[in-house]
Amino acid sequence: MTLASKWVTMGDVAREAKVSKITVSRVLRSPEKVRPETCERVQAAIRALGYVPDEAAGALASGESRMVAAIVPTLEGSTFASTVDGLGQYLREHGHQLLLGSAGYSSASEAELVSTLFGHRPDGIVLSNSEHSPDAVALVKGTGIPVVEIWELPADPVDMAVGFSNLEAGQAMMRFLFDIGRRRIAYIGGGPTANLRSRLRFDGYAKAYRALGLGEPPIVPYDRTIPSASERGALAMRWILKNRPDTDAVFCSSDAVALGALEEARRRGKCVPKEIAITGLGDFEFAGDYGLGLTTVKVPGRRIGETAARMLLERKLDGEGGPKVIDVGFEIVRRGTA
Amino acid sequence: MTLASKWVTMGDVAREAKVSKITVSRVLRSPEKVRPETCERVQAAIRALGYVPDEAAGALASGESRMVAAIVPTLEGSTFASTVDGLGQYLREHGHQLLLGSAGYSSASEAELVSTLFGHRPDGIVLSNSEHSPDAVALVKGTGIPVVEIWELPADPVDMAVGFSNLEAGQAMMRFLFDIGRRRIAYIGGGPTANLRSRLRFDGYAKAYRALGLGEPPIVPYDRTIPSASERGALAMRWILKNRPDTDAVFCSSDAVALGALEEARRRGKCVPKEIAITGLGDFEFAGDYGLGLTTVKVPGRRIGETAARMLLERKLDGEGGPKVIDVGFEIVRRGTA
DNA sequence: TTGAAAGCGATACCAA
DNA sequence: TTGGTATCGCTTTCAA
Repeated sequence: MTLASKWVTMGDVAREAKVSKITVSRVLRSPEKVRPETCERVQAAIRALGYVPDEAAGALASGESRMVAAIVPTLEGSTFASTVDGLGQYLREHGHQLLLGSAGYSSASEAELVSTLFGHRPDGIVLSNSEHSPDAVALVKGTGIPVVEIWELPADPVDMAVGFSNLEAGQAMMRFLFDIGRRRIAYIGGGPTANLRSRLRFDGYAKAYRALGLGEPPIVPYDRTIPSASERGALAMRWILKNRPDTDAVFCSSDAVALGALEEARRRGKCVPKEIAITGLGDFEFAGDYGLGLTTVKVPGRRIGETAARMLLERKLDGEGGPKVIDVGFEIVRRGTA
Repeated sequence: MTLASKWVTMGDVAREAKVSKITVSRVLRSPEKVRPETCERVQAAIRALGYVPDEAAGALASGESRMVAAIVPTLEGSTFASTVDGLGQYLREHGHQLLLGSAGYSSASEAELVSTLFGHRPDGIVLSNSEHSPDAVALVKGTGIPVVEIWELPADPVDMAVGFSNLEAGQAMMRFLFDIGRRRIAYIGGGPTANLRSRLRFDGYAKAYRALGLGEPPIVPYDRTIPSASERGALAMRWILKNRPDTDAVFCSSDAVALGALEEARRRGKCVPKEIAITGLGDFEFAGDYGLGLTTVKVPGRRIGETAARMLLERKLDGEGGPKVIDVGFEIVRRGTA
C-alpha cells in the first residue's frame, strides 16, 4: 500500500481524460473500438501522467499474465545463452515478458522451480531439460499451460517441442570422422550419468561406432563435478593422450569441452588435425573461422528460442494450432580441426 | 476466466481445511501466528489439492511483486551470463523471481524496456548499462524502486551500484604489460563509440600509456558492427600485424575478443607471448589454465549478480540499509599469454 | 488464535 | 461508442 500511492492508476488517467476506466482500458487493448478523438485524449492523458498499466491487476482480471517462464540448467557455458536471448527478444516484441529460472542440472529442483514459477500463472513454459520428475509433469499437465521442451525432440513430449536429435547429431559426427579417414575415435563428454542431451550424443556416437564395425567404443573418464567445461575437456584429452595415444579423433559433447581438449592437445605438442582431429557441438561464437576454427555440429540455438516463443504465443491464439514438434536440425560445419 | 477454473484457489484450500482464507494466507506467510495443529491441517490441504498461490493476486493485494527485473545488453558472449545466473539463484533462494530483459546496447530501447518491466511493479531493478536515457532515469526515480547498477561504479549512481572501476582495470593491465617489459602496446576493443564500460577500459589504458611516457596510444580500427567478438578481435589483430608489426603486446577489451586475437596471431605464425603478448578481461570459463591459459583481468561476475540481488532485498527490508556502492574489485591473473 | 469485510487495479459482461 | 458493476485471488485492517 505504501508504494501503490506512487503509481498512477487507470482511474487517474480516466479522470484526466474525462472518460471511464474501461475506455482507457480499451484504448490500450483494442483502440479500434474507441473513437479516434477519444483515443487521442486518453493517450495524451497517459503520456501526461506517465501511466504504466499494472500487469498484476491485468493478469488477475483477464487470466492472462503475458509472461512466459523458462527453465534452463545454467546460463554459463554459452549453450543456452543465445536460446534465452532469442526467446526473450521474441516475447518482448510480442508483448510478453520472460520469467527466468536456472535450475542446475538436477530434476528435483526443476520440479521446485516449476511450482514457484507457476505462482505467476505464466501463459507458457519453456523446459530445457527433457527429463522431468513425475511431480513436475503432473503439475504441468494438470494446469494445461502450453509447454515447449527445447534442445531435444522427446519421444514422448509433454506438449510441444523444438530442437534436434542429439542422437543423430552424435551419429552424424561419428560418421563424418570415419568418412575423413579416422578410425580410433574417442568421445569426450559425460557418460551415462550426464544430462539426457549429452547422453544421447554419446549414444549416437556409440551406435555409429558399432555400426561401422569398429567394435566397442572406448570409455574416456570424464569428471562431471569439475565446474569448467574446458577443464573437463582438457583433463579427458590428457587421459586420452596418455592411455590411448593412438587415438586420431576426438568428438566433444560441446564446443566448450572441445576448446579445452584442443588447447591440451596443442600444449602436448600434438598437431591438430594431422595427428588428432577434434570436433565439438554447438558452434559457439568462439568456434568460428576467426576463433578456434573448430569443426563442429552447428545448432541454431537462437532460433530454438525464437521458435519456442512463437509456438507458445501461437498456441495461445489459435487454441491448438501449429505442429507439436519442430526439428530445427543441425549441420556439420567443417573447419580446421578435423 | 476460462483458465481460472483449473487453478485451486485459497478459498478451496480454506474449505478443505475448514478454516477461513485468511488463515491459509497466514500459514503461508507467517505460520508462527497460527496454532500448530491448524497449521498442519492447512498444509495437508495445500498438498492434497496441489495449491500454488497466485502471485499476481498477492502482488495486487500487498503491493509487493516479489520480482526483480534485470536488463542486460545480451546474454551472448558470456560477459553477463554468470552475473545473471548468480542474480537469479540468489533471488530464488530468497523467495523472489527474476524478470529478464535483454536490451541490445542502445539506451533508447533500455528506456522502453524499463517502462514495460515496470508494469510488473518489480521490487527492484538491475541495470547493466551505466548510461541511461533521461526518460529512464526519471521514470526510475519517480517510482522509488530500488535500483542497482552493475559492472561499473558510476560517478553519479541512480541509486546503488556494484561493480568495479573499468578505468582502473584498463590502467592496471596497461601497467602490467609495461612492467613485464612491453613497450609497443595496443588496445583492441571499441573506441569512443563503444559502450561505457569498454570506453572506460580504453581510457584507463590510454591514461596509463601517456603517464608512462609512451606518447599517444595507437588507435586500432575496430568494427563494432560485426556480431562476433572473436571475429572483431581477429580482424583487429590482423590489422595490427600488418600495420604495426612491431607491436609487442595487445590488451583486449574482453576475453572473447582476446580469443580471436590470439588465434589470429597463432595463425599468422606469431609466437605468443614471446613475440606478442595478448591479454583480455573477464576471466571467462575458457580463459583458464586448462583452456586458453589467457592472462586477463579477472572480474567476479557471478558475485556481482549475487551482491546486486542481496542489496535489493536488504533495501526492501531495512528501508535504507546497506552501502550504496560496492566495489568488488578485479585482479590481474597472469597465465601463459603475457 | 481466528474470522469478516473491504479493498488492490485491472478486465468482462451487459446495458445504454 | 461508451459506461456501470461484478469479479479475479489475495492481503490488510479491524473485530471477536
